[in-house]
Amino acid sequence: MNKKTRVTSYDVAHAAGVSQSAVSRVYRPGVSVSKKTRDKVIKAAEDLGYKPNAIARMLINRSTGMVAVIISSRANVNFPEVLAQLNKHIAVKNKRVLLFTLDDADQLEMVMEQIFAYQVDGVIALTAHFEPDSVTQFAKHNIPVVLYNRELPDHSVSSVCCNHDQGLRMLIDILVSHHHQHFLIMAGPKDSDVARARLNGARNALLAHGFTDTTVIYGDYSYDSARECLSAYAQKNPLPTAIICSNDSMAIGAIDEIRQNLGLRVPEDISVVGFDGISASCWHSYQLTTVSQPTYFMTKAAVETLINLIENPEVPPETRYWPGKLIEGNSVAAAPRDDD
Amino acid sequence: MNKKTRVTSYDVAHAAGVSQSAVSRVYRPGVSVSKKTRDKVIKAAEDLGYKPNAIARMLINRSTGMVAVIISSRANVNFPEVLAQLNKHIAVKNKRVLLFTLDDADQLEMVMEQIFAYQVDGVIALTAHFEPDSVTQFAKHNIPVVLYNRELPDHSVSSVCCNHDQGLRMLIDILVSHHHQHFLIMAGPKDSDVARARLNGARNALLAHGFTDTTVIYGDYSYDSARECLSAYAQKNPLPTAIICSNDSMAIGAIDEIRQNLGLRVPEDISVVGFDGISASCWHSYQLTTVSQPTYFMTKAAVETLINLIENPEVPPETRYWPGKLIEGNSVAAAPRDDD
DNA sequence: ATAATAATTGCATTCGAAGTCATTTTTATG
DNA sequence: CATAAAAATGACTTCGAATGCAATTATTAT
Repeated sequence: MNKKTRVTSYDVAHAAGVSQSAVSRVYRPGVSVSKKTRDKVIKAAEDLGYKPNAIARMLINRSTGMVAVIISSRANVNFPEVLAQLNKHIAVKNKRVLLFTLDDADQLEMVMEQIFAYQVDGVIALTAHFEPDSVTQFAKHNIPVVLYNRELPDHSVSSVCCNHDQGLRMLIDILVSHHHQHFLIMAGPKDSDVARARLNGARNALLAHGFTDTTVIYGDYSYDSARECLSAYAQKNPLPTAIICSNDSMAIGAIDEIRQNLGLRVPEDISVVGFDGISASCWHSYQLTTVSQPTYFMTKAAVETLINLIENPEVPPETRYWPGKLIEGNSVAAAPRDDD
Repeated sequence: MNKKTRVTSYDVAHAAGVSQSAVSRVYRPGVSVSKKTRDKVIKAAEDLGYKPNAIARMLINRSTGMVAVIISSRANVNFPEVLAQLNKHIAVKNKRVLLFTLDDADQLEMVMEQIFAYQVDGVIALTAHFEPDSVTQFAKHNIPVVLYNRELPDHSVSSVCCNHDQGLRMLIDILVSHHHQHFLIMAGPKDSDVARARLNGARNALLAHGFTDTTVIYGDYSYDSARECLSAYAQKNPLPTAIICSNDSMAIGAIDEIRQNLGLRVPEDISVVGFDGISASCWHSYQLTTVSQPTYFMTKAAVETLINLIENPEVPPETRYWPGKLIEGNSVAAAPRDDD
């Protein structure tokens, strides 16, 4: 129990009267050890409080059992759930999460240094700041990478994404079926891939119905930004009958701004849709019509794709899309009678 | 760049025409190396793409630079923020977070095994499932531990806590100054320490004003649970004029239930207070009167306490309380005229 | 120029577990 | 009971960086 003396396999070997190899073998599954020595070793190990040192094991095995998870610190709001679920799926695969947060793109270089130094088995990235160049670097070091809700143009890295296009198509179909004709898109930050994907999804879906030029305003995914940018927009422009928000937080902000400062009703005067299916979206005051991401399946898929890549490095990069699930709340109604 | 050949210090040494020791010294700060060899080594290292192997370094240094963070998966809602901030403060101290989530108490044993195996430098625990026995085990392995928003009865482990008593006193003072006399406490899950601390804080604060027996109902910290337990309570009991909720999510649930199903107004008919200061608490539909935890300072304190403990193991356990900050929203009004 | 001192450098060892290989013990078979 | 086959065991080496120590080189003072 002394400060400096960790109990090692040698100590146990000595106490049990066997060799260090024997001790090691007891702790490796599927290796032949006689019951007699196994018992002796287990006994000695328990007496001394021996725990195999994973660090030493890593060194010889060349595998750390650690997966780096990179998240943007100002990420989308449903990230806690995503992180918790990723962690759970990773734990099931008998690996651990080494966590990295990224405030801005500048830190990526430093984080990558760390990741290389720690010799992680693989990387799951939930961050906007991830360039094709980063991919090359990870590839050079033979570290498998899976992107979450982010795909590279050339699909050179495995990705697991929510099908934003399909989700927005469902939302916009609903709006159109309610006779809406005047839309406003409230997009997320310009440097976010998810935001861009959703913006494109919205545009394409509108285009499919013949609406060619819809106005876009940009928030930063937050409630406050939604209120501010909608307020600024409303001061100089006629209001739409439907607002398509890139996430639920902004949709909720928009609803509050409409009700409190624009003096209108949701959904009677203006319909609002969001994206994500965060828990607040179904609170009584909002009852948002939105699309929820199948987080459970997506995180599971991300982990499984990564593990597969770790075990079979030759597997080519794969992009997996998961459909969102439409949640019909009470934030969409028939477009008010048009006066033009 | 071959699969099996990682670039090691020996490779660099060979390429630079120096010894492995020299290479090692270049990457250790504060060791004397001549500019000439340093340049040669740096050049060779860059050519080969050498990155020092942290695992090997850990083995000899007996320090992994990793801090285990244990969180309950069904934790309080402000945990993402706490986790992100903890991670940031830990990164500043040049350490990394190894993440563990706990679904229930049964998993603690397994998680502890992992923590010991990975030889982390310290542990920050944000979880209910942490018994005095666990403390003993960590102590036996000389692993410093800091609890976050949890204190042991005997204060044998360092803790950083929000001062729940003080926070609830402020909230209840406000309610009392608005002439409220009929209270209902909506507590969190019985197995949560934070919930228990807040319940006690509320009881004591009420006691200080002479209110001896206030009814308590129990939710599980979630919006839905608040609605359910309030609804059940309202069916058989007269309603209070003020509800003291153990967290903001439940307070919001209570408000929605009061407005939607009990047909009453907040704050005119019933006042509601929460605790935490989550972002939704200041949304227009709720404008909750609540107490926010000084997350920034608390996480910083937790990390600093831990680092101090790592560097000076003889430092005795310390409990640090941080005062919450009162946020006066619009969910408290004067008690309606009493008819009894 | 020479001695005295300081700064570099390389050799060899260490950290702790795992695996190879040769040797010994056990078990099965004729 | 002898022998072949199988199982168990220990000595030794490996993983990759860090460091004490001794040897070497560079610097400074005289």
